[in-house]
Amino acid sequence: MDKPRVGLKDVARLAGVSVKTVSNVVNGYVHVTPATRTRVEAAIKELNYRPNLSARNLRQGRTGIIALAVPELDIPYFAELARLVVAAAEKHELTVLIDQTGGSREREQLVAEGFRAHLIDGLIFSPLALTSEELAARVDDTPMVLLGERVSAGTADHIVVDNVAAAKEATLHLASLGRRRIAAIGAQDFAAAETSRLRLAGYLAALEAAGLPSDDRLVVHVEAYHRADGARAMARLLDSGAAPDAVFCFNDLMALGALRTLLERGYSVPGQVALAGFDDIEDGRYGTPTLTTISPDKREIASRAVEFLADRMVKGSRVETREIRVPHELLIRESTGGQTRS
Amino acid sequence: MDKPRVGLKDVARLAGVSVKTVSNVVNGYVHVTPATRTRVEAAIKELNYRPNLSARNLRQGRTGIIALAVPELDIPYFAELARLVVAAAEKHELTVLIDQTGGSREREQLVAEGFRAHLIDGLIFSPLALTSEELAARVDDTPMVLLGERVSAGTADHIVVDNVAAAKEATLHLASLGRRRIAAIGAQDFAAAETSRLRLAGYLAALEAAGLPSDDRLVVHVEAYHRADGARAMARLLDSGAAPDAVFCFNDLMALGALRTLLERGYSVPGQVALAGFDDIEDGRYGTPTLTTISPDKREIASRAVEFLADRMVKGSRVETREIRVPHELLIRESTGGQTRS
DNA sequence: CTGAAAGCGCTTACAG
DNA sequence: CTGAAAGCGCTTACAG
Repeated sequence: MDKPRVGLKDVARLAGVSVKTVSNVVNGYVHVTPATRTRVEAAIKELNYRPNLSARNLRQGRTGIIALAVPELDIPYFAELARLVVAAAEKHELTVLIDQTGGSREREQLVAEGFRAHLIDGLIFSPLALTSEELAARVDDTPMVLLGERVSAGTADHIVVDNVAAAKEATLHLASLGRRRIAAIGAQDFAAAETSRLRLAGYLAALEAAGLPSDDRLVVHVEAYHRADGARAMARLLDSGAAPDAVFCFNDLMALGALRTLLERGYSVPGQVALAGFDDIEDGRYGTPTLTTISPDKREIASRAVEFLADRMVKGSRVETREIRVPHELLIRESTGGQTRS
Repeated sequence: MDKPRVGLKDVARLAGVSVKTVSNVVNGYVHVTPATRTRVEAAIKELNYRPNLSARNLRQGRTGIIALAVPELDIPYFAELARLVVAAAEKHELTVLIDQTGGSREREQLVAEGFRAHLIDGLIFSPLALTSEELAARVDDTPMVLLGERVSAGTADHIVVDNVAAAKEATLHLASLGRRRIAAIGAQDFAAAETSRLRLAGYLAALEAAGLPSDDRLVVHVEAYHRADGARAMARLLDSGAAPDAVFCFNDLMALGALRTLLERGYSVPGQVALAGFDDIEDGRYGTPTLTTISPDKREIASRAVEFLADRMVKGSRVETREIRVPHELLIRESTGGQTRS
C-alpha cells in the first residue's frame, strides 16, 4: 500500500482543533459547537479521512464483529439463516464474519477453542460434529450462542426448535392421510447427532400415538443431510421392499433428493407415496409437487441469536445462560395432498 | 467483559524472556532455541494467551480480512460462490466478512465508497445496481475485484464469464432441437443491467445464426432474477399467446420458477416446451426434469478473485488492472431432452 | 540469538 | 466546551 495514511491528527491540524474534538465529531458526540463541527467535517472530507478501526478496536477492547460458524454456506437452510443473521446483526451495528466448518471435528474444535478470539466479540455457532460435552468443556470466554437442540443445557445460551414435537406433527399428518407404512429418512448414530435422534424420537412417538407398528426397515440411515443422501436413501428404501406409502425426511434437502428418486422411478407423489420434509427452504416451495414441511421461524432464530449475543457482550458471564425455543409450523403442500400454491 | 486480559508481557514475564522472544515464538520465527520455545509455549498454554488481533492489525497496517459483497446470501448462485470464496480465502490465510447489499443502490454505494476501509484489506464485489461509470468513479483505494461483466474495463480488476457466447450457445442448443419459437426470460432495462443486456445479445445472435426471426413478444422483462420472477414471467408468456416451444431463462432460479408454472399448467417439459437456464446451481440437478444450463466455473471465479486480491494487496495500485474470463460449459439435461442423471 | 523502546491511530480520563 | 497526554497490545528496527 503506497497511500499516505490520514489520521485524526491530520484532520485536527487542518481544522485547527485538537484530536479530541475531531474524535468527538466522528463519534457524533454532542458538545461540539456547530461551527467547529462544520470545520471538522470539511477537513474530513478534504482529506478523505476514515477512522482506523483496528486502532479503535484496540482501544475499546471490542471489534464490532461477530462470527457465524456453520457447516456450509450453500446448504439452503444455512444460506437463509446467514442472510437473516447478517441482517439482524446490522441492526445492532455488528458485522458478520463467516466460518465454514464443513461439519468437521477439527474445524469445529478450533471454533469452540476461540481461534478468532480478540477478532470477534461473539460467536453464533451451529455445530454438527461436537457433542454437548465437548462444547461444555470450552474454555474460551467469547460470548457464544448455540443453534440447534443440545441435551445438556446450561453451559451456553442456545436457540432451539422443538424437534421432537415438530417431527411428531409431521408424522402424524402423514398418518392422518391414512398412510400406514410411514418411513423415516435421516437416522444417524454418531455421538453428536442430536437433531437426528430428536426427530427420530418424534417420528416414533407419532407412530405409537397413531397406533402404527414401527418397522426397522422403514428407518433409513444417512451419512449427511444433502440432496444426494436423500436420493440414495429413497432408492435403498424402495429396493428393500419395505413398500412405504409415506416418507418423513429429516430435512427438506433430503426430501428433494427423495422426491427426485420417486419421480424418476415413476412413483406418483403424493398418490403412491406422500412426502414431508423439515426446514421450509425456498426450493421446496417451487418444486413439483411443492413440499410439505415443518417451518421453523428462521427470522426469529437469527434475531434472537444476535440479541442474546449483544446482550452477553454487554453483561459478560454474569448473566445465567438462557435457552429459547422458537416456534415452528407445519406447512401442508402438494407432496401430501395440500393445495397448489400453498 | 470481566476477564483479566493476558498480553505478551505476561507471557514474557512467566517464561522469563522478553516480549520480542514471545512474539517470535507466536509468529513462528526461526531464531529461537528449542528450550526457550518450549518454555514460552508452556507459558502461553498456562495463561491461555491469545494474540490480540486488533493490536497486530494496527501495527501491521493490515487485518487479514476481506469483504465479499453480494446482493443476497441465500440466492443459490451467491451462496455457492460465498462458500468457494471463503474456502479460497482460507488458503491465503484471509478471513471473509459478508456484506449483503440487497442489490440496493445506497448499500452498493457505501460498499464502493469503502465504508469498511481500514477494516478490510480487500473487497470482492458483485454489484447489481451501480453502473460501471459509478464504479469507476470510486475514490477509496482498498483493493477491489469486480465479479460480473462490465463494459468499461480498465478501472478495476474483474472476473467475467463470456455472457454473450454462453447465452448464444444455450439458445443455439434449443434451436438445434428444432424449436422455432424460443423465448427469453430475464430482460432488464436499467442502466446497470449489464448481465441482462449481454445475455439478451447472445440470445438474439443465436436466433440470427439459426435463421429464426426474433419476436418481441418472446422476450420477457423481469424485475429481479428470483424464482417468483421466473414463474410470473412464464405465466405472462403463456397468457400472451406467444406460444413458445422453448425458453432460455437468464438464470437457473428463474428457470425453476418458469418450470413450476409450466408443470402446474400441464405443459410437458421438454415435450412441449424445452427449458434452459444459466448458473448451474445445485437445485437444477435435482428437479424433475433436471435443468439444462450454462455452468460457469465457479470454483475458478472464486479462486481467481481471491488471488487477484491477494496480489494487489501486496503490490498496491502499481500493477495494471486485469480482467480474466473464466470458462463455462453447456450442460444438457432432461429439460431439453438430455439423459436422466446427467 | 535476545532485549529495550518506539510507535501504529485511536479513545478517554484528567485538566483547564 | 476543548487540549495535552497516556495507553490499548502488538511488531519492528536498532543495539548488543
